Amino acid sequence: MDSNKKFLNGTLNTIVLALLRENGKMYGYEICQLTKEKTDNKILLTEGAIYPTLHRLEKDGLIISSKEKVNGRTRKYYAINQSSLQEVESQIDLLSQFTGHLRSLLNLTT
Amino acid sequence: MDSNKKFLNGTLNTIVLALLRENGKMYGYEICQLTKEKTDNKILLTEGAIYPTLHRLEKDGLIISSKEKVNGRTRKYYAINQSSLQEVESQIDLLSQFTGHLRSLLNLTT
DNA sequence: GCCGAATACCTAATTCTCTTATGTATTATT
DNA sequence: AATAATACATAAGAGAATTAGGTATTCGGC
Repeated sequence: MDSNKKFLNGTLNTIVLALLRENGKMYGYEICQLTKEKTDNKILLTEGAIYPTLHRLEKDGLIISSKEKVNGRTRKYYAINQSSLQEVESQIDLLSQFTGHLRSLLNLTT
Repeated sequence: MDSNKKFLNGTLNTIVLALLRENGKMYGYEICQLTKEKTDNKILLTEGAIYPTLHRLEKDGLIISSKEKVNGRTRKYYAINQSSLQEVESQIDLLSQFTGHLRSLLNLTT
């Protein structure tokens, strides 16, 4: 059914980077919701995956966090670390190439 | 560089199934070589990954093996288990959908 | 006013796949 | 004769996601 889960491994890092680059800044919960909506419930990011990923990317210096209180709830926003922008672009490009190669290797058209 | 490695996780199963479905029967080493050629050295399958994968798929009943001696070397050919064909098609279809969703989510065009 | 759903964060134990490193054996190339 | 290529295999370790749990606030229905 929603077994897209098993394909996610390895790509989550780059999904997050790509969404942040496109949307400026986002918080964890928002990333999950947006992904869910944009893929028609097909790619479901779990909180147990997204938060460790965000922490990892921040530790690696690729993104930067800032807390904001909105409607009494604390949101932790993340944005691309501009000094790592090149590295980020490069990683996104690699994923793009990978999916391209994969689709041609497997003659996928969908 | 060839960091496509980190994207492979989870998709290897399905890559193997798709190649076997398309090519009738193949052996492990051949799958590695073909993948390397078809992706211009971008997707490199290692033997430590491919052989356990083939064993797993056979254990799960999705593929069937048969040994052949060619030029003094033993090849272990694998082919899709026809009674599992539907399951195999379904898995390939899922990967196809996943990469499609991924590319649209990330606005990938390459 | 209460209660469940939604929002929003977090972490730990376990599972699973891949990497890295080895090992064996035969044939082709230089 | 030595090295590369072919062809299989497995084991230890790393790393990421799943599963499952926890906290806390706000919104919506009744």
